[in-house]
Amino acid sequence: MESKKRYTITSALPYTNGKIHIGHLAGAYIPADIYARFKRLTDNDVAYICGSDEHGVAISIRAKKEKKTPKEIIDKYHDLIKKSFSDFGISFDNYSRTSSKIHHETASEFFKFLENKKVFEIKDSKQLYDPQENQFLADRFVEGECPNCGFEHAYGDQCENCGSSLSPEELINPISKISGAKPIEKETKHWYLPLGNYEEFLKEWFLKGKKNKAKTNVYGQVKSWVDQGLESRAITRDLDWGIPVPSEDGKGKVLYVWFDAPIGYISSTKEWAERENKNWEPYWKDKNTKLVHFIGKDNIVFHCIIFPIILKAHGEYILPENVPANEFLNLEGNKFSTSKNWAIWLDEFLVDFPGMQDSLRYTLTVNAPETKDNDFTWKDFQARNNNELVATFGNFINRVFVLTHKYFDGSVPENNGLDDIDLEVLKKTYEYPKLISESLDNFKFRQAVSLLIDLSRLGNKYLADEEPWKLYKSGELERVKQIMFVSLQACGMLAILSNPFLPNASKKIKEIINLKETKWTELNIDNPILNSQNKINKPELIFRKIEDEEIENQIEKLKS
RNA sequence: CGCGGGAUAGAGCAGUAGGUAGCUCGUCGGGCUCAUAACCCGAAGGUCGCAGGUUCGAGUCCUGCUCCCGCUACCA
Repeated sequence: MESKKRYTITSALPYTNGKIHIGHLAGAYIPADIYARFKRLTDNDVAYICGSDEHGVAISIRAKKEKKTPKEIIDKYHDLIKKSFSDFGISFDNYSRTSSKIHHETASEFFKFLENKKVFEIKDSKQLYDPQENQFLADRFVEGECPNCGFEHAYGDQCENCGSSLSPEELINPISKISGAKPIEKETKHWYLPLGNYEEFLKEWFLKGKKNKAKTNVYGQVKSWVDQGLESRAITRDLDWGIPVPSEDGKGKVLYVWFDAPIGYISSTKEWAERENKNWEPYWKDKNTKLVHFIGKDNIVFHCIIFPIILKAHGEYILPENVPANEFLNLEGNKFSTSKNWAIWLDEFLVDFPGMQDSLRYTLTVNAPETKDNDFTWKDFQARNNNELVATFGNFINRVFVLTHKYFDGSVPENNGLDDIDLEVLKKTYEYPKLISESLDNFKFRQAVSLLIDLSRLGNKYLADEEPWKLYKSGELERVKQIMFVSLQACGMLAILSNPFLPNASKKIKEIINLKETKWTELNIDNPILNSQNKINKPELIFRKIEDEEIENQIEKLKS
């Protein structure tokens, strides 16, 4: 076993202008939570960090539309999102928000530090401006006729009809999507991060250093960006909602949301450390700390190029060890869509399936979009739950507990030596912590969770092969003791190993068998998980079956 | 347009360094009856997106092409 290490684990900061649906959960939160739990259980020092991303033009526009203040919008969604994560057992050590004081301070200081180091370029440019709303317009908030194909609703950056990329000035008869007014050109000043200066750094650190570590989708994306050459990127915006640019000339400007958001990981860590009376710095500055970002594929560029450059430019910070980005999850063959309400919202799921968080966690893990986009279907959810969690995993545990009660009144039987077959099963059982650890260390979550189910298959087969119920009837009690002893160890192992994936089930099983939280590193085949000290309580079911009718209702609900 | 990812039995996925195609579910047949009618065994089912090429041999390497997805939107 490796010695204790420090991990800073992050999940993408959710944007607070909407609720959380299962696509979000599958992409960046469940894998990160599994990883964080796993690292804690293997005796590491873990800070699992996240928070709400509450700035940006989308929120200020939404607020305007709903005639609310941005603060009202973010407060509403921050609370909803935070509760959803907590309901699903996402075990953040800290969940902060970018509107917090500590984040504003951290981001401002970061900016000032980089400005003093003369990292930024400051340039004047002309941008489209909405005279009615008195604000500058992001490319996508300008609409007009495409100069190439004549399509009337082309965006400022691209025509969706012919696919050509545009700049806002090219549009014929442009209008502001916010007010409908005709935009005018206006001069403005912005700070730029000169990404091009860091190409050599990226080649060395990422393209060379992460070649065998990064997932192919991540590596390919970064390589393609670097190969094409990197251009300076504006990191300030003319907006009134966000972190004010801490500079003389920065009046009326805020930090670009993508500059401030990743720094949110740092400020959230600070907030946590303050509360826990710890020093936050080793989590971000100690070379031995492993920083791992969990994100969806849309964020690859920010986490593998822009944020590392910001950290590198600063100089004192460590760089991500890995960024295991997931692809996207679709729902019943179509993309998630907020406006079409094509989504499964976490709060609504819990109303319809109370207490069944683990079933969803399981399905989203075993069917995670690890290498390509995947599809979530209600039928698959039902099948996974019924076949794998209920019939295989839950059933194995239940039959062992029931037999233990029937034959030994709930106590773990003593045995005088084990047969070869028993030893073989026991040995295999104790191989699972290593197998699952290896999968998780390689970010293969689907494989890891499948191994867990495999262990219960092993147990089911063992029972079917040995048939203790027959032996009991024919009076071979010593043999029955051996079989039940081994089966119970397998149950204990399932309880311990299921923690990262199925935290509620794990807890429930541990309660039944009176087992305390056990570190994976403490497991030892010569020191059984369960012995005659462990009384098995009256068994209760860990998972319940999902009926066809419930699934039909959900599909109906989705389509309405 | 360009760049990146994907395309393997009815469905969902594995296939490590090129060497007789695997897993789960579903289907069919059998066994068991401790168990949430659950569990276990066996069988059927694939020209590995298409077309070329390298090789004694390619799902695995090379070239070209097709389709899906992202880089670009209320979105992960």
